[in-house]
Amino acid sequence: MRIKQMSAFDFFWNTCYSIANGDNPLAPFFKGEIFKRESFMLDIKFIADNLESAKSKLKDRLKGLDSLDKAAAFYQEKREIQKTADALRSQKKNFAKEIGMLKTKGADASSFMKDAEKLNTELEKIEERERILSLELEGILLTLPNIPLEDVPAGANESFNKEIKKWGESESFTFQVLPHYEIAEKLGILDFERGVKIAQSGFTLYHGTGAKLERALINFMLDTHGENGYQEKFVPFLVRGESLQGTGQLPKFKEDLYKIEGENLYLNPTAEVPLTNIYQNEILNEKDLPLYFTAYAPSFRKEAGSYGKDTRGIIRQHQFNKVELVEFSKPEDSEKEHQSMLAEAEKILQLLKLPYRIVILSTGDMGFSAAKCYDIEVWIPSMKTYKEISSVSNCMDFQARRANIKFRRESTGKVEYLHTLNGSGLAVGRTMVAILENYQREDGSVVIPDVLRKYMGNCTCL
RNA sequence: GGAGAGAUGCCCGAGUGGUCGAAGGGGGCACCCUGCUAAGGUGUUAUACUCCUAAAGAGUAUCGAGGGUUCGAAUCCCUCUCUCUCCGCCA
Repeated sequence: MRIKQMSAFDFFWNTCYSIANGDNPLAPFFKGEIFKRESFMLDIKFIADNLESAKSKLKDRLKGLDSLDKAAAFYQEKREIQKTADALRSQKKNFAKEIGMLKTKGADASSFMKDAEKLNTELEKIEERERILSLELEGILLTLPNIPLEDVPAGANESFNKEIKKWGESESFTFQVLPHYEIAEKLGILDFERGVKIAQSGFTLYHGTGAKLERALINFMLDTHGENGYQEKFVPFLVRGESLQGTGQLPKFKEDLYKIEGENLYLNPTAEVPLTNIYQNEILNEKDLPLYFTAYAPSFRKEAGSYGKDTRGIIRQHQFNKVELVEFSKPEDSEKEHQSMLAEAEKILQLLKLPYRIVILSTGDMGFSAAKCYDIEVWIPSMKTYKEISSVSNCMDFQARRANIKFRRESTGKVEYLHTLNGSGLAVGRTMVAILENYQREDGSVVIPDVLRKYMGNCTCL
């Protein structure tokens, strides 16, 4: 069901509010694009009513907690202002009606018109303040990360993450294991030099069976999720700013995004963005929930700030393939659904027989939009460590608020924000790394996992 | 890229300065009528914010968006965005 195209659908907040740039009191909040949206991100009512608890919940996720105080203060003032402004507007309407009636009768309305003018000058001042308060408030709220769920381990960084599960045995190799990039170069399937020549470092050219393996993995993942009830989608790879704001990448993480010059379009950093924004500004029927979607999309990230990390090989690339899982669920089901989405992502690794573990991320290590997040980490023999291959998040109503996605509950007839979940199922490039390394043999060949063979023309090894 | 048309509520569609949150129709919902069905009748039918303990209710805003003119704008002016059609180009 398509609802009316809302303001939010179309425009730059900052062009709408053409306050002169120079002396704009809101300058601090206008560094990035902010798109107008009727609703707020975190529930400002909740923050205002539970200021101290909100602060303690966000303390590992936010540098300056005073932004919460500010937001609460702006909100209080905004409410006061709105009361006065509404009263004045009401009066203004009455004047106009009165004048209209008098004029149609041909009577004199000049004294009313004077009163109305006087009222207007007063109202203008108040409305200016009202507008500033809304902007300031929205500016802050857009930069606040989601509030973690109770059972998320508290802590400022990844050292507080907790391993909750281990699956599979890593093979005990009787020879010197090679890192994936050496295996791949020997096999002639990954070409780093030419990737750089064509594009830049962080982009890799795949040859022959390597290219085919990548495609096999994508098809295998999509088919598996499809069989398990996830509807397959094929999505636009360019997304508009509003969509990125909806899922939480904007306005805060602009520097990690590739933007099309002169356009309000970005290369999508994850298929979560197009998938979740399918229902941007819509109200769904309760009976349609939950909805399970899966899509393949290349993901583009500048990886600003991660220079020097994982520089060799294809662990960290500016362009990588990913099969994504996204779900829209009723609020009361999202925690349960989170578990099953995690299981869905695990299934891929189990079918590929790749050893992995699951960690629950601490409050400080979670992504911006997540209220709770599990990372699945696959065993990388050459690094003798587990490496993230999937991140499965419950965003609760955080993205739904930002993207304005609701459903109508049948029992009450009321609209509510729904919950969104997303997970990688899985990162394809890293899956390739895991296969190359875990399935490598002493002679430099690589065994193809059983489940992939039918996608590879029944080849058994690379 | 060139030319043109358009954007109104769940859908269609009227409305060119005055009591319009918006006629009319369709659809949905509720009730009535009918032996059942069909037909018919009556009513209802958005979202957000604020006030209110809650319910009920009230106020305000919203006719693509922003700005302007005016006592008063869906209606007039400016800017922007989006959609559609034709031509050109192109997988």
